[in-house]
Amino acid sequence: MTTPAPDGYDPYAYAPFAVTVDLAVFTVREARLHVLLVERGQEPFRGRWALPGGFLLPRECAEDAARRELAEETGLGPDTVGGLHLEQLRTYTDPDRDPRMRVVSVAYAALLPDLPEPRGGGDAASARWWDADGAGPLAFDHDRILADARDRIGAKLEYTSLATAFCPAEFTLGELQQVYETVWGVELDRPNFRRKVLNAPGFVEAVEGPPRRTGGRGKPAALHRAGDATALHPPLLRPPRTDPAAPSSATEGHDR
Amino acid sequence: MTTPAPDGYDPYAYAPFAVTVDLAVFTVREARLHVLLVERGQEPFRGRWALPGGFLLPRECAEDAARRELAEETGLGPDTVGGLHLEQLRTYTDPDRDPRMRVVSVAYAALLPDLPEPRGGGDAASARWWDADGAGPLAFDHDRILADARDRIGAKLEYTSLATAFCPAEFTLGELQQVYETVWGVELDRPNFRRKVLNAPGFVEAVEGPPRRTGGRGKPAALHRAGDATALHPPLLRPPRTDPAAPSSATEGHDR
DNA sequence: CCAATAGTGTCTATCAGACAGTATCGT
DNA sequence: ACGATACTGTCTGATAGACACTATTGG
Repeated sequence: MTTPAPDGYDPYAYAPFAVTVDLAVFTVREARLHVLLVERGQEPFRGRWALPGGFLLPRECAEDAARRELAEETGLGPDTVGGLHLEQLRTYTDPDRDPRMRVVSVAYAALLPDLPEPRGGGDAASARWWDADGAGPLAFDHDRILADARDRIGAKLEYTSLATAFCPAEFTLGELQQVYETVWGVELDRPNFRRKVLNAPGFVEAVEGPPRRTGGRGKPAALHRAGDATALHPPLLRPPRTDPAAPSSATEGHDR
Repeated sequence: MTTPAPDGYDPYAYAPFAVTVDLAVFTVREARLHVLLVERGQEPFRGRWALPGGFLLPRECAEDAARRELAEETGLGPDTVGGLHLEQLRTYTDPDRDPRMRVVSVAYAALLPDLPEPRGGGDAASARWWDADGAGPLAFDHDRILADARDRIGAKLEYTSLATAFCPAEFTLGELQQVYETVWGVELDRPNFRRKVLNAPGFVEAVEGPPRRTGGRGKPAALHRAGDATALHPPLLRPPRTDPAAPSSATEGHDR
């Protein structure tokens, strides 16, 4: 047994690793789930698309690194990036996940309201929103990270108020429902959705001013903002898939 | 911005980190949640108790390292350790979490049926089960890791079949209920618990042979084993805390 | 007018909690 | 017999899905 003991190690007894963050940044755009990707300019995987990410600085925690990288890739201001929902997903440690060296990557998921295309100086030059279903094979193990991220987001919509992170500060219940329908890939009954959302304390609160906003033609909708609850009681359970062709898969063949 | 670019880095452009795993190993023993701790023999935190853990080997993924460390700390055979439930919790990256050097730690939770005290050669000499409520201040940020682990385990009991990992291969529904009651700190109605467990497809399956086992006096219970489901449909929701000392529902006087 | 979206009300099958009652063990 | 634990059945209030209906906008 040659493991360095947890106690009393010296700085040369451990194997050094590089540590990075990888970001699965999602938005809902035109009723489709989109993910932010960057095109790789170097080998390996030159020309392939990848999740944005980068190295931790010597005295930086992973979440700070994630926010910094996100700001660099999207061109968003630090105010926007500082306030958004960032959730640690899991850490990928396969020794061969990067062919060049030993890299351990902490994956984060971020949820944004629909935004204009990333305008970018610098790193952001090659950043683009992709339909999450159409994102081809990605570099490294990023297909797996992306799939894990989608699973996690879908699950968290059930029992947290996470969905509001996809919406602007003020939103209609129709927009919120659109988020659920898009992420879950199902259609929901509007009256029932409305009832469940309003019955979950602290999920949303009505915006007082009677100003309303229209999404085109039709009756304008009342505006809401996110409440202060993070957990949903009762949860908003995903309807059981009536889809007959789903053997409850590992890799979800999603298309439409 | 002076971040090394994600592409085209050379081996000297990144900061090296040490990477460890930390393990929150739980069991249910005498209706109390217990956690496995080891006593530290060196500074810092000499004499304090800590979660077991250790460094990743140069070509080892985190989960393998977790199993290896667990085997070393508990003296369990590789067969036992190889099959048990190990769940990655999250990764802790605060630059100051270890006063000596930069250490990033991937935390795992493991669930064991009640076992004899860890007998140990080597590292396991100082390992002990502690009541999870009575575990004093731990070394490093392990109090936080332990708290996060308890939260996660409690939440996962609701919508996964995780609870069976606390039970031996064959168990009674009373033992399973005991797991829920202990982790959640509540009492459950037995008939209703039974109905919900049996109604969740794949959660448990009855053991055919009519052999039964007794926990003392009283009617012997039918044995079950874990089914093949990992997710629970419908979930086994935790009863709302009737605890009057709850800060309660935010700001909402909630009706409609 | 019609199409489209927002919002309300209601009916009903199902489900969760509560709990009474029965069965089978050790002492 | 008795206490203790396992198991079954039932009653009732709450809930979720389905869906009919009204309201308010643009064209």
